[in-house]
Amino acid sequence: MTEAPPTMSEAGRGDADLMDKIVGLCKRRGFIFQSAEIYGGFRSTYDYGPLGVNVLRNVKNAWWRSMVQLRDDVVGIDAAILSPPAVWEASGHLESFTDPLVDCRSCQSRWRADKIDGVCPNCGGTDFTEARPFNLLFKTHAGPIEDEGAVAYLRPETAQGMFVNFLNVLQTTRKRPPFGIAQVGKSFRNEITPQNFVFRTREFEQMELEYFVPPAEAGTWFEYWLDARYRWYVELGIPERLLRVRHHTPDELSHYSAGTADIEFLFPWGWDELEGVANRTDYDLKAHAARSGEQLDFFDPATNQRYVPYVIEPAAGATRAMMAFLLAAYDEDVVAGEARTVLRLDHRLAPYQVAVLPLSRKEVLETMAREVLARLQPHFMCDYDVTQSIGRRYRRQDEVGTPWCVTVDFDSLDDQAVTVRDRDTTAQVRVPVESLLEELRVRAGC
RNA sequence: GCGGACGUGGCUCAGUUGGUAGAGCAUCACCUUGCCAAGGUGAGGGUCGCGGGUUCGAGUCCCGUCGUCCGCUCCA
Repeated sequence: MTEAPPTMSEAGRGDADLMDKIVGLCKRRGFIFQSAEIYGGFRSTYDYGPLGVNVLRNVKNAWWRSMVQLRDDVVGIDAAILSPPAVWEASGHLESFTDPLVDCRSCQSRWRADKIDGVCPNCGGTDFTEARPFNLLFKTHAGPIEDEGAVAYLRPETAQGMFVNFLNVLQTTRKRPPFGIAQVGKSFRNEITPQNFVFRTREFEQMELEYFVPPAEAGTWFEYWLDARYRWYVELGIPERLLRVRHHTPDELSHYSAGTADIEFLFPWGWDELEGVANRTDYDLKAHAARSGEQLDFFDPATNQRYVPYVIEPAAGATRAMMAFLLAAYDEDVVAGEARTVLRLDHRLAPYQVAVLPLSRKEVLETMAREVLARLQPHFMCDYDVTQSIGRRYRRQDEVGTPWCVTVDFDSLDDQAVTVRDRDTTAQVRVPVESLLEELRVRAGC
C-alpha cells in the first residue's frame, strides 16, 4: 500500500467528465440534490434523495458493523451536536480553528497569514491587508437570550463527544485500554471554500473512532488502524490503484496530532483525502482534565499504575466515502451494441439489493410479483417497477447499482419459478420461488 | 471571501441586430410487444435562477443578489 501512485490516466479516473456524470446521475436518479433548490439553492448543502439516503446509510452501517459490531473492544455513542464553549476552549478548536487571513494588495489573492512568511507566493508582493481571523466554528445561542452566556457551538468534529464521555464509558462498560469509542454523526465547519460537490461541505457526516491505548503501544496501534481502515475501502470495492496512504509532514500536522496519515482516493480532480488516521496522544484527555477538573485517566490494577491513555483516531467522512464508492463503481460498457451505464456497487452499499419486475403489466403477473416482493422485503431493500419494457427496466436498475433483478413471467404462473438476473454479467438463472430467498442470501453472502 | 467563466422545461442544449419560448432525451397514459434502452398515438412540464432598471416591448441590454464551475484556500 506504499507502492508508487499511478498517474491519472493509468488509474483511468483522470476523466474530467466522470465528475459531471456522477453529479448528473445523482440528481437524475435521486441520489443527491442541491439543498433548497427551489429557492436558488444554498451553498455547500446537499439533500440525500430516495436512493442516496440508502447508500449513505449503507456506508455508515458498513462502518459501524466493521468498527463496533464485529469487535469486542469498541463501543458506540451518539453525543450532542450543540456544545458549550468550554469543550472547544479545552480542545483547542476555538484557538486553532481560527485561520488568520490576509489579502495581497497587488494580486488580490487571499492567504493564511501564518503560512506565507510575508511574501505573496503568487506575485511576490509584500503589501498585505491586515490579518482577519476566520473561525471555522459555527456559533449560535442556546436559549431565548442571545447574550455571551448563551453562546453554544455546533461541533466541528465528533471526537470531543468521545473524550468528554471517556469516564462515563469507562465506568459503564467495564472496558479497559486498549479499547475504543465510535461515533457516526454530523459535524459543522464554516469552511472558507466548500468545493467539489459533497467532498467538502460546511455540514458533513463523520465516522470516527477514538481508540485509547497505553502510551507505549501508540505506534503499533497507529499502524494497525491505518492498515485496517485501508483494507475496509478495498473490501467494499474500491480498487487499490485508486487508493494510497500519505503521511503528513510535521509542519502540516493538526494542533492535536503527533502523527497523521491520510488514506487518499484518486478523485477526478486528483488525489484527495478520504480518511485521516491520527495519533492524538494524550492531548485531549489532558486538556479536558485540566479544564474540567475531572481525573481523565485509567488505573491499571494489574500493574498498580495510573496513566492517561494515548488516542489513535481513524476519522472518516461518510459523505465523501459515499462519493468515492460511487466514482469507483461507475462504469460504461457495451451490451449487444448498446451503451450500458452500470454502477458496480458492492451489494452492501447499493440503494436496492433487489428489484422485482413483472414481465408485463398483466394483473396476474403483478399479483404474483407483489407476493414475491413481500417475501423479499423483510430481508432486502427492494424496488418494484412495472413501467415500460423489461430491457429498459434492467438498464434503469444497472444505472443505480441494483445487483439482482427478479423477473416474474408467464411461465412463473405455472412453474412457480422466477428469473434472477445479475447486474454485472447480465446472466439469468431460473429459480423456484420457494428457494428464491435462499438463492439471494447465498449471493449476498448472508 | 478574491479573480475568471457561467445560470433557458428532470437532463443536454437551440433561441439570429431586444418583439411576448423550441428540440432531443427523460417522464406519464393508451395500443402493441413479451427477457436486455422496440414501435405507434397522445399528454404533462419553463413567468428563461431571483430582484430591480432601461425600453412601447427583455431570455436577449444595465445593476444587484443567489447559485454552479475553475484557481487561491482546505483536510472528514
